[in-house]
Amino acid sequence: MVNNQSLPEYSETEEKIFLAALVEFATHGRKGARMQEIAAQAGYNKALVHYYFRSKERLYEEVFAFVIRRFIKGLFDDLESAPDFPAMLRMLIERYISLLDRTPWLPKFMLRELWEGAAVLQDRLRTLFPEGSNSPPAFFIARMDEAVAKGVLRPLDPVQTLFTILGSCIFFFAAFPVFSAFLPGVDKERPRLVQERADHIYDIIMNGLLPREGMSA
Amino acid sequence: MVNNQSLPEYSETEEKIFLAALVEFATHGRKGARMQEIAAQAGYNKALVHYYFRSKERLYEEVFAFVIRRFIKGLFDDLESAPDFPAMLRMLIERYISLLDRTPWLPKFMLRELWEGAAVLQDRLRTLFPEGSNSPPAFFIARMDEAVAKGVLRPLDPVQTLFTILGSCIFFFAAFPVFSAFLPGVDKERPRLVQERADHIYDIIMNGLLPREGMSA
DNA sequence: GTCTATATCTCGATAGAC
DNA sequence: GTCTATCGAGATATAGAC
Repeated sequence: MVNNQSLPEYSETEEKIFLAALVEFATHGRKGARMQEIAAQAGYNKALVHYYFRSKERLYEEVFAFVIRRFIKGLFDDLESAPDFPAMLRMLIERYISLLDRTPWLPKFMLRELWEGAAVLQDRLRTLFPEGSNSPPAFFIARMDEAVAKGVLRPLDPVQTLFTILGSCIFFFAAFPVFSAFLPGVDKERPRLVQERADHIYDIIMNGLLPREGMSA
Repeated sequence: MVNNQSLPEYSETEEKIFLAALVEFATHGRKGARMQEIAAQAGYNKALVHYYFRSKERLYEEVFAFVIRRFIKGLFDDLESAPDFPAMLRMLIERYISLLDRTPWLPKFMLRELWEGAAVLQDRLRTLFPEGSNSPPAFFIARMDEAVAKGVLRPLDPVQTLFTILGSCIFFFAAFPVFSAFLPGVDKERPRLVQERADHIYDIIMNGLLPREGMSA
């Protein structure tokens, strides 16, 4: 469920607690999470959780810091290596879908935190990328601007496009269950839909971006 | 902030409490919401909230019933009147963007409810649309299948496409604040981005769906 | 380090004055 | 109808034994 590499340097006990906390916070949110449940899932008792992490608030902070690193890294890391815009787009989409498929609690975590205390999240991100100019989204936008200038792409707004791409990836994983209610039977198709999701997004977006013959701009 | 028409028949006081509850539940979820905070935002005290709505659970139920009506109605209502697929797509996107812009708490509320008690939400939706076949998403899918069969559109999976469209609309409103952290200055551009959002989505999606000359299928 | 027992606090809910 | 005061459940946090 959770890939342990890149966890902070923890003892085995600490790690068990940390992972249990991750699941509990993702499921029930900052306030809704219960220390009792975290302790039980880790195989210990409440007192020990406090022994290692002091307070619920501190524990949450640690978990959140980890999630944010994972999120950022998984999302945009190493995008510079793509030779051109289409390759970068392909890479971005494939990574994101794969990340979300492996860690479906990620968007819940981020969105929840965002809604409950956007200011905190914003501060953290600003700390990670002090110069807005070198942030991963800024990199995507610069690359797309370039491609548009060369005429490789139609002149669409890169910021809008980035929202469209990320939304296409995330929403599927965040909202799939509602659709099961609307569309009986779609449940069984989930594995196929997940598997084909990256191809679909790349296909529709790339075709949406490419110029058409016989059209100006 | 909240468009009052179609609210239940409330006294002024009840309405203030109801609206404060709406925001509080959207921000902090069913469990995370605090009666104290609802009372304060409405300009009263906890006791009065209980006087009118009996319990937190009942209050939530009322708010939830309202939100679900608003959501369903606002999202897909009257889509049948569109003469062809492009018109339907345009209608769907414009409505959704407009709805989200006016009621930014809507996606928060729905997604939270989804995460915290998917079964309940699914039951309610199934009650509203007992025949899966006549649900609004099913209608969209049938229309798109038709357009694909006629060769008006490329043969893309309608379910995937629907996720892509809805994600493109929702994600912007759900996640905008994170981007302010990544992209300093984008805050000030929000009004323009919102205003152009529907055009952008229609443009990129429709271009992604239309066949290209000189390509088979 | 890990446990049991308990103190402290937060929050939903009610009682009762006005 | 609206308020203050308070009760009681349930959760966080700590004390102290082992």
